[in-house]
Amino acid sequence: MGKAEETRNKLLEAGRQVALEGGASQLTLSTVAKRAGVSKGGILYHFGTKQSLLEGLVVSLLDEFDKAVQEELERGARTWLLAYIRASFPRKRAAHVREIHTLFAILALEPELLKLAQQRFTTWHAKAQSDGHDPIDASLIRAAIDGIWYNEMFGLSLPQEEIEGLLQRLEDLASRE
Amino acid sequence: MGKAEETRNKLLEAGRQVALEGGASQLTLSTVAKRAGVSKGGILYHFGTKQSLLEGLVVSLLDEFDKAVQEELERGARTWLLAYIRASFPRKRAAHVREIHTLFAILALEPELLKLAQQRFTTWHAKAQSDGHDPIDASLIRAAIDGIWYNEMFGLSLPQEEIEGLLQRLEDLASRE
DNA sequence: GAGAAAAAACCGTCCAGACGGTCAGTTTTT
DNA sequence: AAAAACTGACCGTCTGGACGGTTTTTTCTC
Repeated sequence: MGKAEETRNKLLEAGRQVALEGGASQLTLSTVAKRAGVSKGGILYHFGTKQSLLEGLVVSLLDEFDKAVQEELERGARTWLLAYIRASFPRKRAAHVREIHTLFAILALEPELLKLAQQRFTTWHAKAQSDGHDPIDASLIRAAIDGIWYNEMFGLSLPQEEIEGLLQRLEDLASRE
Repeated sequence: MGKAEETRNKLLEAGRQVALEGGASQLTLSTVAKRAGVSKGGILYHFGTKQSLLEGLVVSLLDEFDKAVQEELERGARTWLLAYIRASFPRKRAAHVREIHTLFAILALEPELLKLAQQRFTTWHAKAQSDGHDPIDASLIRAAIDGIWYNEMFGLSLPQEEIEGLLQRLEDLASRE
């Protein structure tokens, strides 16, 4: 990884942290730059505008999730939907919650970036549907996963055992042909 | 309704519109004031600070949803969970989607306001659980509803018929003892 | 109930600070 | 030595909020 790319990643990582901790209103060029240990000029060297930085953040977060689903498939998930469930709630929860909240802040800031997320969602929906499941089951499962996911973002974590039970139920639903 | 209260409501309504159309970054005192046809001094007379305005917005949105659930109960929903389902997806969809997106922008702007939402969520969860349903079913249903709800906020509306089917499935689940 | 006095509602200018972005220059890498 | 990566001072704009003044509403007095 070249030096430039390294800095770019450092900036994206800093952006996530700032969005997570301070919300959209803290997500400024100076704050992100300072957090990354880079000057404001530096941030604008890699991302010509603030919008471009936000776009970079959204894309990297979505890519990361896609990658996680792919890994679950390689790890043996029998269907895409099962992989989706598992990727959504990995063992180590912390990192994942972080991602959500970041996305949330960014999209609120720039509604135009919603388009980026919409494309992914549409793709995911299509994959869940063409997976051999009952279509309503598939929608139900994905909606439930998303609901838990979003709610955690709002800081509503159900008790761990309730979540476990719920995920088990979802896996069962997704496993029956 | 006195003149003062009328202005206050006009400001809240303007706040919703602005948040919906322009996202968090447009949600400034001047913009909201202008939209409401009020001066900046006027907005600060009713809400001493911007934070206070945002808080007013969050509370009014949450109250509105609570009221909708209550109305569904009075309209004959047999359990709280059923009322929750119906209140979440009323016949006229437009107004409802608007609410969500607004909340979203505000909470991203001020993470501290999440606490207000968290309290409601906790209450809702408790009501859904102590409703005579299987606990996992209840959680599953609520998670699914929330998922659809949030996803619509992101502009991912499933085809109308898919949503209908899904809601029917959820009502069936919620109806069996 | 007319009119004065007091209180409430609202206005719009002003300000210090922060914002996104430019740019001429410096350091680092190739 | 040239190109790429980065710096930090600077600029015009906009922000939340303060505040003195004005209008509207309510309350009081006769």
